[in-house]
Amino acid sequence: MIDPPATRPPPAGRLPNPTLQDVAALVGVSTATVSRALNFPDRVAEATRTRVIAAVHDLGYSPNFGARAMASRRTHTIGAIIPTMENAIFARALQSFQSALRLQGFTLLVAASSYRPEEEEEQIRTLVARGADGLLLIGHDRDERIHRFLDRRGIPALVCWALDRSVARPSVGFDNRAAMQALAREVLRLGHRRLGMISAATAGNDRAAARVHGVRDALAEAGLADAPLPVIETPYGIDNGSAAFEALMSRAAPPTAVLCGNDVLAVGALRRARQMGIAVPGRVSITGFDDLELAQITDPALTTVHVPHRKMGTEAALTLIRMVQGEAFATSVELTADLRLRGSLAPPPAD
Amino acid sequence: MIDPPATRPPPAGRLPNPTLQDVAALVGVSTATVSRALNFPDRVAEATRTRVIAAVHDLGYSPNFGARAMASRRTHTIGAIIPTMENAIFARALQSFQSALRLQGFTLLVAASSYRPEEEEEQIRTLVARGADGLLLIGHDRDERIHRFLDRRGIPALVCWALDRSVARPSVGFDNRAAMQALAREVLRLGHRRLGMISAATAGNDRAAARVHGVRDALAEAGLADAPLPVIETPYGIDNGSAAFEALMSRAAPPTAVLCGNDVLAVGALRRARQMGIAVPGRVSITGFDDLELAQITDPALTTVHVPHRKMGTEAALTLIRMVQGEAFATSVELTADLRLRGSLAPPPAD
DNA sequence: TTGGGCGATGTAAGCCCTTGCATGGCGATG
DNA sequence: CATCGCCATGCAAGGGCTTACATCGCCCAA
Repeated sequence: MIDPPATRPPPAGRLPNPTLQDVAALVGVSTATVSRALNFPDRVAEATRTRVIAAVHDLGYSPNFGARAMASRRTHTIGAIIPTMENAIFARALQSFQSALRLQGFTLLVAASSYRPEEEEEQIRTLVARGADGLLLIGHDRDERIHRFLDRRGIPALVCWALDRSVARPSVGFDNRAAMQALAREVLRLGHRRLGMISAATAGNDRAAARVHGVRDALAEAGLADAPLPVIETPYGIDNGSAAFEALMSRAAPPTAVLCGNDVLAVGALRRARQMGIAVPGRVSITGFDDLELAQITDPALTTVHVPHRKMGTEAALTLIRMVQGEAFATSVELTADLRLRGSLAPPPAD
Repeated sequence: MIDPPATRPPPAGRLPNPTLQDVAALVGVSTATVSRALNFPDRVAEATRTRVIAAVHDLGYSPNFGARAMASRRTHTIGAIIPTMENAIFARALQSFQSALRLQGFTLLVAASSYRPEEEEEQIRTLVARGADGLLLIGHDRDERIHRFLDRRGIPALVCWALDRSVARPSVGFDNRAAMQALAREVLRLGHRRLGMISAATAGNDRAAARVHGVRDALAEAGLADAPLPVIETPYGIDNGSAAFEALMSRAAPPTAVLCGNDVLAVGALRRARQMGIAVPGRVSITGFDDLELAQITDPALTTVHVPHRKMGTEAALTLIRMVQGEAFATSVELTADLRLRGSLAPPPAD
């Protein structure tokens, strides 16, 4: 994307920023020395360094980003494109991602794709044009062309939130499918046979798709491969969860356990169950995924899968920085997501 | 084409990004013309423009950000420093802020201060050094020096989330104090006389401080200026809300209404009330502030103050862009925050 | 005393764009 | 037919920083 420039005359009464030149002149050394004093302190005599630092402070100097980026071919900027910051899971991970980045002297450029592939692609191009040294992306589900584009530009990209062993690209995340399978296994173990699912849209969202698969895996494993598994796909949101739950329960043979693709949908389901006078977990069990705080304050508390969001953000930052710095081969990092069994899951009614 | 003496060997197997030069060479015009074709389409002959665009496409050219920033002295980048993305209110506003920014061709640089003034200051300097054209800050409570620094650099800063008529700086937000006063007034109207408050730390957080003031205002207005108002300050978090609630209720004359500085603290209070067997709103009323989704799923639903987070984000983006483009004088935008009366507030027990 | 080695510093060549000013060509006008 | 004006384009000067390479002292060893 090429945006139209707006020429602005230097506003009157405004000091030009001090430059390396100014610092050098004040100290009485060359710009090269100042630059070194700032970037490689130990390549400069101690006395010089001290004077440089004092001058920098006096002048309130800070390096010009554009010039620096141009000369060093590095921006120390990392771009992240997430579906939306409104979803707490991403906001939380992004927060720890940013903190970790900062500790290493990187800043964060963010963009949201609203779960739309074209928008994600556009954002990727924008961030690359902005000089991002590396990119954080969510999930593997995207056109191969994009990765080719990034490879050609030599820009490392790290996928987060998913860990698919069949994909060679480095990623930091957990196995959504296995985690959901573990949860579904527990549900089946308790005796449930009629399951239902409320999922986020699976198109372009491999995490959501993997979770649905996980449930199917568990069914197959229990010799129930042919059992019907009604799945309702719906956008993110409490109300959507409520509506989907009602739809599921209005079927001829309503499920005794409703597995939701995320906690927010589950909370919606829980609420509607209460409104409909359906006992949870007495008549129907409900489970979530993510383990937001939300999951602990509902009544009953929500059985869910705990995802280590913060850790994922931090790991992603460290891994991505390693990639950007070209250190060795980037290897994927697998985190574990474990079950949190709470009150919303119990054996099915005896009837 | 003759290779210029290569300073640094281009990393193996990686194409250097195409430059304006490359495009110009391919089309057979000067770089100036290409630049103009891209930035001021109508200052170039139609035929030329078409060829330039084709070449840009062929080469996959996108302008080098650093060079552009340096030559034009504008980055089309806006920085935002918020306390934390983990708090849904900020994440939500940030999301709409970013969307609005993008529509105008700006990208977002974000940083979090963790509610620490020194950290905020450091982040401000970092973002300025990164070339942010403008800054979004939360609240007015910061050292005057910082604004002087920004003014000197000619970088417009917009304050969000607060609207204090005694401060001249432009802001987009609502009157925290008046909003809380309105809520407290309602509480008093119902007959409550012993109030208690759970607040976020007020030091360096003018929103929190204003809300406490609002309650005092309401008391004074009702001729109860001398009534004791126990206020417990505690960090953000459900558990902290719970602990504070318990502390408040353990006092000699426990309050009949507990006003919380935000919904999350209120949810914690609500939960502890249930654990302690204290009926809400039967024995004690509890209120929040923000109106997160959370507020609607608790039982009873939470009476709170609705804050138009998304609208605030969008307005902030538009206002800030206007400021950056030097259009006229930046004026503050006042949004309204209104009461949402729900089940958690009722008259005090008759005893 | 002298040469070598080394650490500290200086020199200057880029990095890639934008933009004020100069140039050249062409049609309209006198 | 000569002038003028204007449009499209080219020229070239930065903009602030990094860094390869050159230089300069200075100390130590021979």
